[in-house]
Amino acid sequence: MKEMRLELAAELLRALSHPLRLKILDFLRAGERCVCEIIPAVGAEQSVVSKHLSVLRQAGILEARKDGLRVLYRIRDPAVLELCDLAREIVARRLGELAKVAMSFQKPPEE
Amino acid sequence: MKEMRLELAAELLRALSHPLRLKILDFLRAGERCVCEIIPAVGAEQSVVSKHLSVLRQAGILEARKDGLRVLYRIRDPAVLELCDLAREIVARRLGELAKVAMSFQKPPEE
DNA sequence: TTGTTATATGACTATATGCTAATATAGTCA
DNA sequence: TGACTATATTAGCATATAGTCATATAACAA
Repeated sequence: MKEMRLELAAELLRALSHPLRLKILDFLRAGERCVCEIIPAVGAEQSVVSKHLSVLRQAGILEARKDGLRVLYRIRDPAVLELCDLAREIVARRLGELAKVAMSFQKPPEE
Repeated sequence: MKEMRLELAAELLRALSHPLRLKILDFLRAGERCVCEIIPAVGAEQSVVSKHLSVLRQAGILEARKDGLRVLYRIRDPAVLELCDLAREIVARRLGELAKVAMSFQKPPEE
């Protein structure tokens, strides 16, 4: 059903809608990384990172693999990175427009 | 700052992460529409639709314009539609893979 | 076995979300 | 003005989320 697809798409977006999770995904852009690398890279508490990784894994965005004591995570579908990038482009463009408006107040257009 | 951008991107994604909101955006794909058209199109309570519209407006995704008694909404940046479409492609691909796996259980590959 | 390290999980608290039902606002018409 | 219509807002409730801190698990080493 179509409703089902919308639900799933919404869940995917929900899983992506946290700055730390976006940061984690950005770090994993370069490939598989272990939790002990992710923690310093994103600068958050171990339990916090672990929980966000679990959210991303349950959403099917990340895949985990054990290697001895470590756990390595990787992005399952690179298209989610496109999605993140698109979100960032949108807000960047928005900020650009905002800056233009702000400038026009600073130095009003002569006319 | 970069942190700020991540926050904003996360907020954007958060605003998109609800099936009804995705449905509203899909309906607005065709252009500006009034609330009285959106309500039957998405099949939800008036107050519910109004609240979701308010979420989308506050997130800067929609813009509202009054016309007499009616309020017309439109999508500010069409790129958000690309974003929604990408999310749906991702889940569609995922469902496709799942179906393949399910099939392989039904009729295991001879080998 | 004991100790140590890496990661995950659980209890708790605070805050946010979403729904329903009722009410408020604002524009229009008679 | 008063009645009517379209939309927004509010209150109340249930549930979800995110953070902190403590503890559990699992793999390894001695």
